[in-house]
Amino acid sequence: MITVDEQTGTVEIDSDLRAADGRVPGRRGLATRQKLLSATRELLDSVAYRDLKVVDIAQEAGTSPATFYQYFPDVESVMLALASDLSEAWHGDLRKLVSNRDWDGDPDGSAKVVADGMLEFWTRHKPVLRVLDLASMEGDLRFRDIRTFLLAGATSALMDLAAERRIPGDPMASAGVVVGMLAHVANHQHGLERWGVSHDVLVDTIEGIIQRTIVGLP
Amino acid sequence: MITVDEQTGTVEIDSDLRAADGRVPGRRGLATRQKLLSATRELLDSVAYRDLKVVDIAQEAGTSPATFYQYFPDVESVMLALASDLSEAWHGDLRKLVSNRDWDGDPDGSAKVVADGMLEFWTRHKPVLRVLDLASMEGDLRFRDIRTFLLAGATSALMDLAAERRIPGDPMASAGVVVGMLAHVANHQHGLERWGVSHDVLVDTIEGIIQRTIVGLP
DNA sequence: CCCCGGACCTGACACAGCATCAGATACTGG
DNA sequence: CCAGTATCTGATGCTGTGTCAGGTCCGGGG
Repeated sequence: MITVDEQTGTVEIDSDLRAADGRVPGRRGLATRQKLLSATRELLDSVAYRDLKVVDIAQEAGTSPATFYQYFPDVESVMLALASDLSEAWHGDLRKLVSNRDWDGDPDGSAKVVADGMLEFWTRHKPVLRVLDLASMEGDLRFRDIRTFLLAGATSALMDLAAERRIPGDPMASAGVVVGMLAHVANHQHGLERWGVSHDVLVDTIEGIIQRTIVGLP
Repeated sequence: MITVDEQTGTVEIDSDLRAADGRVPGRRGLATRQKLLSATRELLDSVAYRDLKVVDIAQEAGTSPATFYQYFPDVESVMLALASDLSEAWHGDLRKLVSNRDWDGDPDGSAKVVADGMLEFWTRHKPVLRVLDLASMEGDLRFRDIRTFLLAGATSALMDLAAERRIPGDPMASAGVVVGMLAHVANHQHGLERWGVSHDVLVDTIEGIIQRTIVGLP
């Protein structure tokens, strides 16, 4: 669980899990919890979030609904855990995807790697990320904070880059819009492909926008 | 209901509504149907899509669940109708937002009007649009077609513009990415505002991206 | 080895929301 | 005013939710 302190901006990670009855789960308990998480992720590939039922998750995990409630109060909480895990696991990598690049020597290549990497990340974790997005849009602060944390690394790295390079306009806004664009494009790739836009052309287009918005023209 | 013929690309609009028992609804029937649609839109402002129940919609509309099922088979179908209505109502206006502009005389102003107009549109209809987006991402073809139709006007207008102005890169990809960016930014405006990006700065940033991606630098 | 206590699981149950239908009610044209 | 049709809803069976008491599993001490 990730908690963000509104005042200080501190991000706290509370991994001190409890089962429904208050006890701390042991090895076996953690394993079933994990099975429930995996089952949920699995099901989300094929069933709409709205139709995701506790019964189905339990069955997919090879256990009973009652057991489900030992580890999560409802389906939404499983999503929260999945999103939170994803966020913790990738926050740093997404930052590095942007900052570990040679932006002066090879801006073209760097922009392309970022475009490709982000698309790849989003595509791989699409089922969880689209729920994270929906819940954020719906105003759920827990999901919104997780989303912010996930993107904070990449966004601030892009912001620093834009600021460094004295790009006209607000660096934060530019970085935020670019990250959002990447997220959106990844989610709706199929739609664009239907209009005859191939993956490669898409990456090139995004690369260009990153170039002009963050890096600046040569 | 909007149907898209995969072969010809034709879009057919079937407004020949039927109640559950097959009869064609009269004035009063259409009014209750409309009340159900409005109630759903209303509720969606405050409750998550996942938690939207038939009982609540019926109550909000001042009628009974049984009546609900006279007009819609389930909640998803109400969303389909709402999205479809929105799409029909705005498809043309969104196109005009882009094409009825003086891109040669006042590219700055035009880009700003487009950025502002799109943001305004998305913000006003956010509850319906975010469900439309989710369902599209989840692969539901009915929603995907509606989304495509809604954006087709604006996208193709932007594409024509990019092609006309001989912008390097694929015009379709550029237009698609720009429209996607607008949608995403509108949906996550709150998040950006939380990072200290005001509405005006956001519009300026988007304006810049439209300029550089579609219109070309002077 | 076995057996005991805590960790873990589940069958049973009460209740909420879904979906259907037969019958009641409300319009409308004549 | 009445007949006939359009519209609405109470009653009902069914699916999924959430809780609890009691059963099963397992590792460590005797």
